[in-house]
Amino acid sequence: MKTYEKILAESLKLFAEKGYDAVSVAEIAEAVGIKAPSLYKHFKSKRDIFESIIKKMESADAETVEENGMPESNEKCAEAVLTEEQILAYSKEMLSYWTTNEFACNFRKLLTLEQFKSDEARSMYSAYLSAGPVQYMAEIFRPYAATDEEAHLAATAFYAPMFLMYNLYDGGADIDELQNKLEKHIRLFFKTTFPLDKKENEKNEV
Amino acid sequence: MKTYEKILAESLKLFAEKGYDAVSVAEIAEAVGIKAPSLYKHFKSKRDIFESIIKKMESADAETVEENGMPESNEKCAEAVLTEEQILAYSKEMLSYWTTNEFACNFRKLLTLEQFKSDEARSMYSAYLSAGPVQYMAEIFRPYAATDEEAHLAATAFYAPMFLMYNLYDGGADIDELQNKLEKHIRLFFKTTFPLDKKENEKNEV
DNA sequence: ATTATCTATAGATCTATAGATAATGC
DNA sequence: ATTATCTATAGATCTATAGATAATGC
Repeated sequence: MKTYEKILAESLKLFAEKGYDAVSVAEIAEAVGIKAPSLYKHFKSKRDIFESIIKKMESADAETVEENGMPESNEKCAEAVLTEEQILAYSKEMLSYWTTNEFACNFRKLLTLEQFKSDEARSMYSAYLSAGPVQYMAEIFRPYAATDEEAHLAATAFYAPMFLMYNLYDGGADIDELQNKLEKHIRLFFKTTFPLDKKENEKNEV
Repeated sequence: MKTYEKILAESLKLFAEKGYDAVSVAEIAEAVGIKAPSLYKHFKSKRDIFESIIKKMESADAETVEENGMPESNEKCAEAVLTEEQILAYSKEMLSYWTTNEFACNFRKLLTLEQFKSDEARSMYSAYLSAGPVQYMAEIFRPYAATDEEAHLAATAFYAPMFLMYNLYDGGADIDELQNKLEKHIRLFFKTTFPLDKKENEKNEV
C-alpha cells in the first residue's frame, strides 16, 4: 500500500521537526497530498501513526542487526573478538546510519523530542542512542580492561564523540568532515587511550 | 512580583517535559495556582512566556560568567592559561550546573525539544551545549596543540563525554556517579590523550 | 464489490479578551 | 486608586466520524 508508507514517512518527517503534538493531522494529510479524514482509512488515530513508526523502526533495527552480522545482544559482544579496524568501520557505519539515512535520522530526532514525555520514548532513546551504545562498547572492551569500570570509562570516551557528532550534524555540520573527524578520533583513541593490540599482548603475558 | 516568577518557573518545567506546543496555558495556570486568563496580566501571550524564559537564561548566563571570572569570549581563552586542575574544577561545575541547577536543567531540556523548530533555538542549543563548548575548549587547548585541527580533536574528546552525561542524567543516572566518572575521564584524558603539562614543556623547548 | 478518497460537521480543546470582583498599596 | 484575580465566552483550531462519491480489483 503506497499511501500507507507515505503517511508514515511524511508524518515522521513532521514529528521529527516539530514534535508529535505540534503536528496536526491536517498537516500530515497535506504533506501526503490527501485530506485529513482520509488518513483514518489507514490509521485508526493520530497516535496510531506514531506507534506504527516506532514498530517500523524496531523491525528495521532487527533487520540491520541480522544483515550486518553484528553481535545482536550485549552478552554476545564479549565472545566476538573485533579488531580496531573492524570497530572503526562499524562506527563509521553507525554515524552514517543515524545522519544520512533519512528514516533513521528522523527517527532519532523524534526520540530526541519525545524522550522527556514518556518512559517508553526515554528508554528507546537510551537503548538506541545513549546508555545502550556505551554499554555495547563496554562489553566489547571488557576483555581488554582490568575492571568493568575501566571498560565503561573507555567506552564512554570512545562513544561520546559519536553521540555529539549526531547533534553537530543536525546543527549543519558536513557529514564528510564528521566522518573524517570520527576516524581521527578513533585512531587517536586506540593509539593513546585504549590500545587493543597492546592490551591483547598484556593479556597473553599474564 | 511573585506570581510572575512562578509562572516562568512552572511553565519552564512544563515546556521542558512536554515541549512548548503540548503545554496549554490552562495547564501552566493550574501549576501556578491561578486561572488561565490571569496569566495575561503578566504576559501578553503564551509565546511571550517562552521568550521571557529565554531572556532570563541569557541574563543569568551573563551573570554566571561574570561571577566565576571565566574568560567570557572564545578569543580571551587563548590568553587565559589554565592548569589541568582548574579545567577539571570548571568542568565538574558545568556538569553540576546543567543537571542539578533546576533552571539550567529545564532550560537545557527546553532547548533540546525546540532545537529543530527554529533557527534561534537551534543556534542557542549549539552555542550553550554542543558546538559552543567544543569551540571553547579548543581555544583553551590551542596553545598546546600543533594545529587547529589537533586542538579541535582534543576538545571533542574532552567535552563529548560531558555532553553525553547530561543525557545520561536525564535517563536517571546518579549525579555523584557521573561526577566521579567525569573526573576519571578528565584525568585519563590529561594522562593519555592530551597532557597539558608535558605539552607545555615541549612548547618551551622549541 | 471493495477500498480510498472527498465534503460536511460534531464535539473537544485551546488562546485570548471583556468585564466584574477581590486584594493590595498609597 | 491600582493591580490581580475571577467567570464567561468568542473565535480559532484540532481530532475524529458520517455518509456520499470516485477509483480499483476481481
